[in-house]
Amino acid sequence: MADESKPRLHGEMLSTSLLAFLKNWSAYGYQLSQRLAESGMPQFDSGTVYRTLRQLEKTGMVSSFWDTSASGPARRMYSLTQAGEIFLSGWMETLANYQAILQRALTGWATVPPAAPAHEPVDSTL
Amino acid sequence: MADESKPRLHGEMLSTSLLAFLKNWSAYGYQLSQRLAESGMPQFDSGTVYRTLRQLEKTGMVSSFWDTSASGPARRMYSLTQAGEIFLSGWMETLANYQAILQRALTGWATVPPAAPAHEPVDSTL
DNA sequence: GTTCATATGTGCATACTGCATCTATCAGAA
DNA sequence: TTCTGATAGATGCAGTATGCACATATGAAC
Repeated sequence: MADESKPRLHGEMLSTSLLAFLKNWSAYGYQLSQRLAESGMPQFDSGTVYRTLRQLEKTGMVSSFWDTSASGPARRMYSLTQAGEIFLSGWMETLANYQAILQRALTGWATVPPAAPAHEPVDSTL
Repeated sequence: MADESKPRLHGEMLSTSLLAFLKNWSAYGYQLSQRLAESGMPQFDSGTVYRTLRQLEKTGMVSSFWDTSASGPARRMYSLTQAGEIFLSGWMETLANYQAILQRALTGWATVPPAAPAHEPVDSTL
């Protein structure tokens, strides 16, 4: 919470967006970075994007190779792995659950909330 | 990404959940911590919950006072401030936008994505 | 040969977080 | 009375994450 007035999304949003982009689209960091900027999400630093991609590779969510086929600087092409796909679908569940909790809290019970939770936790992590 | 196999949600999810819980429900940390545990979200460390609440207070999203009226240890009672409410509604927009982007990426365009973003970024930060 | 867009990265200072641990109050059991 | 357990809040530490600034390199256009 360095600055309370400027947008800043946390890593999970960045990494899951990257994974989602890679679902039907092998791409390299620069493309993904641009895609993020166009997507209507608050900006991420491109250095953070590159580091996050390397991190995702380290944890097996994506794989990459150096692409020197095109002209210009070499690109590191990323693809989603099966582990990445599995993680991503788990994340979508977690997200839906999270959103449901927020909705329930905002519109629901007047003062003291009811007891039973609606969903089980989803085991999903970066 | 300390451990890739265990659940761990980032701070924005924690802080926004806390804010949402406080929307119609003034509560203290211990209650909120329990509420989180019952909510079906992956567990947060209670120390992190307490620290996050203090942080939210520092940024003006919640206010608190020591409640010594009940028996037992004193409690720090938290309430949502107007700034917190405003932030929260902004966050809901950001969240919807984020989810839309994921959905579009997962179900959408075959290889190369279209150009126009669907939403403007929402200025929302913790 | 200088400049610009492309493409990827690192160093630093700061911030966040899980784990372990600490303090303290009070109820009820032994 | 003392002991235990639930309640209530907090901190120190080590590891990790992140924004900012900056570095490096290729190739096209001028």
